[in-house]
Amino acid sequence: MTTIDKALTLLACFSSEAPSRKLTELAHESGMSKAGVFRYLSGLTNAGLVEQDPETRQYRLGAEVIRLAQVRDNSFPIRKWMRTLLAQITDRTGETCHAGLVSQGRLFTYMVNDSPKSLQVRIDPGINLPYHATASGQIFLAFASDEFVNAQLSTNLSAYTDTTVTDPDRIRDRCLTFRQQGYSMSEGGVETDVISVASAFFDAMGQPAGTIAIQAPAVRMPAEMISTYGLLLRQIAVMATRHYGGEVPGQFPISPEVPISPEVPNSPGRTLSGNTENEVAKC
Amino acid sequence: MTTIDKALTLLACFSSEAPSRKLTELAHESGMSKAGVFRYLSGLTNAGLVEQDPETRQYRLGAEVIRLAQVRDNSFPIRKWMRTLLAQITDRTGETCHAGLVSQGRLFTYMVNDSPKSLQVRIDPGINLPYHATASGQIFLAFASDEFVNAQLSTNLSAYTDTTVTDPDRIRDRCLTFRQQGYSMSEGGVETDVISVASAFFDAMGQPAGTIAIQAPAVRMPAEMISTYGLLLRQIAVMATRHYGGEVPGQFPISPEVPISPEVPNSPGRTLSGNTENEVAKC
DNA sequence: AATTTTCGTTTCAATAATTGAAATACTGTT
DNA sequence: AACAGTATTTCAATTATTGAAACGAAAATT
Repeated sequence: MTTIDKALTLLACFSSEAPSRKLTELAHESGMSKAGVFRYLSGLTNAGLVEQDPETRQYRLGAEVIRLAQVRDNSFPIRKWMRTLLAQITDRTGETCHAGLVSQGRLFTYMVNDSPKSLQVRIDPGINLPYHATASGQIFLAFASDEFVNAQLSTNLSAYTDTTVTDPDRIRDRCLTFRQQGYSMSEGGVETDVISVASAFFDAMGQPAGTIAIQAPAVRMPAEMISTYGLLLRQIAVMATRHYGGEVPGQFPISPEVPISPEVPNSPGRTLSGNTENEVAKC
Repeated sequence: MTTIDKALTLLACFSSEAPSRKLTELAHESGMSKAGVFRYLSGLTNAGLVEQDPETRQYRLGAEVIRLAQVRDNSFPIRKWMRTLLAQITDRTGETCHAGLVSQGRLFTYMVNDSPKSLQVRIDPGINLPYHATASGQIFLAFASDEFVNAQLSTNLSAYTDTTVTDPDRIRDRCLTFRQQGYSMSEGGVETDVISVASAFFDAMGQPAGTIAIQAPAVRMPAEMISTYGLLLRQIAVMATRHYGGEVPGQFPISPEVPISPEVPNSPGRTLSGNTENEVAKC
């Protein structure tokens, strides 16, 4: 393992769940010496990737990462078309939806589009989506390589609710079904009374690159709606794959004939709260 | 210079102007050996910060940078309040505005809010703002440290138009005025027939952290409007400093008594084009 | 179609950097 | 004032980094 690898390992320690970390904490988590971690963080700080809170002396990600993200987005503009796809989903379903992206083996919420309804599922961009407990994670596993699936399912699968499926074999079974369907479903995997439906989009090598999902209160999700939404997401995901410049794998069921979301009940019923700001800042 | 510094130097080579680079190019630009650059890029690729286009074999920033940016934004949420501030500016002036952020000595457009008018100035997020040729850059210099100013003004100051001020001494003079005013103005610095007005916000140490600017066609910017907009931006910038957790330096003229944007002519005149999507995706 | 040029990747021994334990400085607390 | 927890710095042993040159592959040119 090179010095660079070790230094950059530290970056992966920062997540939305733990956005600022103490040096000792990082040393312990990464299994490296305090002195080493200090030197690495200094290097990262020089590059602006990390900065230290002058008061608490805790380390957090620096401003350079947002510059880099803008650059990345200008050269590989996912944001642009994803916004449109998510808007379509919320328009047609009236529910909160999100796009997940995978990076370094971790799936995280990339973009969120809130439901206009007052009873809605709250989710923020940039948070981690556990593979075993979310619809997004499971549809991802359904199309991921065996070794990836094994790696994920051999970690500690925490039970977020008492309905979270934590048995690896059961998860494998579910993924098999999801692969045939082209979409997944999770009920109360992370939070009770929330049902989530998801599909996946793929990269140029046919590997899953990200997910698109709907999350709604369980009371608004009878069985027939789940399959309706699933088919919708499956189609939107195919569009996402195209935009991404990817290749839908053979196993993925494509059915272009199916009309997109035929007669979804519960017309959007938009709130007008968003209208005070009709300008959308680009960033 | 440590290995990490050298590796991370490469990240700074990626910009919106040159989002994907060839290895040899990077080696030449950074002055490092091809072999070294290759190894560094491999390390960065392992961490997901960089990825290689399988076809062109060119390197570009990877998906991990956008995850990191989301995390950064969750721990230090500039985006949230900046969106509101920019919206206020566009609401009151009807003009395109943007926020610039500094990272690693480079000022870049962080967020852009487009004018609803049909004749508008186009600017994208994530592009570099040259210090000598933009209103944002000059107000930044006006409050930056002497050594920073000297460093910037001793580089090659390219003339983007025939009205770009490239004489260091003249720029210093202008910055002096801008510091007293609390806002800057640039006419045709980067593009002809565009006038830009800007103010700056500050970090906890009273150092300039970023800028807030309006850009408009010169025909819509008579002299009195420039000062009106300047005062507006100055006030918005003070609010930005507060949100940022910063400290306005003593030299900065604060005048809370001045009514915000008293009677701006040209009522916004919003286009309705944005209304088809009234949901704003969070990202 | 053959040749040349360019570019990315690998190799290898000399070299210069990294390494972690321990000492020190710093901050806030009992 | 002593303590506890944390962030830095130091230093000699060690280990990884280094760049020139060779290699292979793909474009560009003839």
